[in-house]
Amino acid sequence: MVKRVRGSRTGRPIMVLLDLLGRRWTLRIVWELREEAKRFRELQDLIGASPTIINTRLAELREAKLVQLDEEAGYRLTTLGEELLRLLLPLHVWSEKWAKFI
Amino acid sequence: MVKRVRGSRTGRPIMVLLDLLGRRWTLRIVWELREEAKRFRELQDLIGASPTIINTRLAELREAKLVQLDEEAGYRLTTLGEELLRLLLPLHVWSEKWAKFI
DNA sequence: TCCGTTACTACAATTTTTGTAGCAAGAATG
DNA sequence: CATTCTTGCTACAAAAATTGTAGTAACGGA
Repeated sequence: MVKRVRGSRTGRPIMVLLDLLGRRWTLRIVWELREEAKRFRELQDLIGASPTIINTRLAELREAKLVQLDEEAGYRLTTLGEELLRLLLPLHVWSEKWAKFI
Repeated sequence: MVKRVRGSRTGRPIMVLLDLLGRRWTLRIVWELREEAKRFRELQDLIGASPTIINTRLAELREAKLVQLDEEAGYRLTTLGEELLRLLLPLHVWSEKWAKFI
């Protein structure tokens, strides 16, 4: 069953996803977890957002089964999270091209 | 030259992009423009956000050369915007799979 | 002239985010 | 066995972003 998420009135998965990823720092957190697990404070330092909001976003990402807390290593992407990341990776190369235009 | 964007202190294009797309309604606006141009009010009705913020986001997307205003047809994706959209389209299918897990 | 459509703006109320400080638990260190 | 460090995380007031409603200004057609 799909969770009702803020700003997503239809419940259509793509809308739920766009709403989730469209919250401040969410995409960035997924991005920072792209290679290895990161501790809460590492994320904080890398991202530079307040602990309050990082914690809120991590909770949302955990509920969305995209991120999990591994006591040994820290926060890491789940299998689903890695799948999503794989879809987002092409943004990296494209952003370099895009940057030439702006 | 890459614009300095809120929350993006490095200026690295991927960070600028993630910051831009990570603002509320931005991904959603790009998504709604995926097929045809839309009028300001159409976007407002589809999305359900305040005109203030829709206008702000449209201005940002226009400055980022991802969206343009075509007087005849309304707001539409630029060539760059279409490229970005093509990278985002796989999210649609994936979100359906993801929805089964949440 | 009046009405509809267009893209927007004004602005107070509400919600979100920030920045700083600190808590509580467990492990390591003296 | 007391202290310090690291861990994830919370409290809370200040600041910033967003909302909701109303309205503006320009243009076209009747």
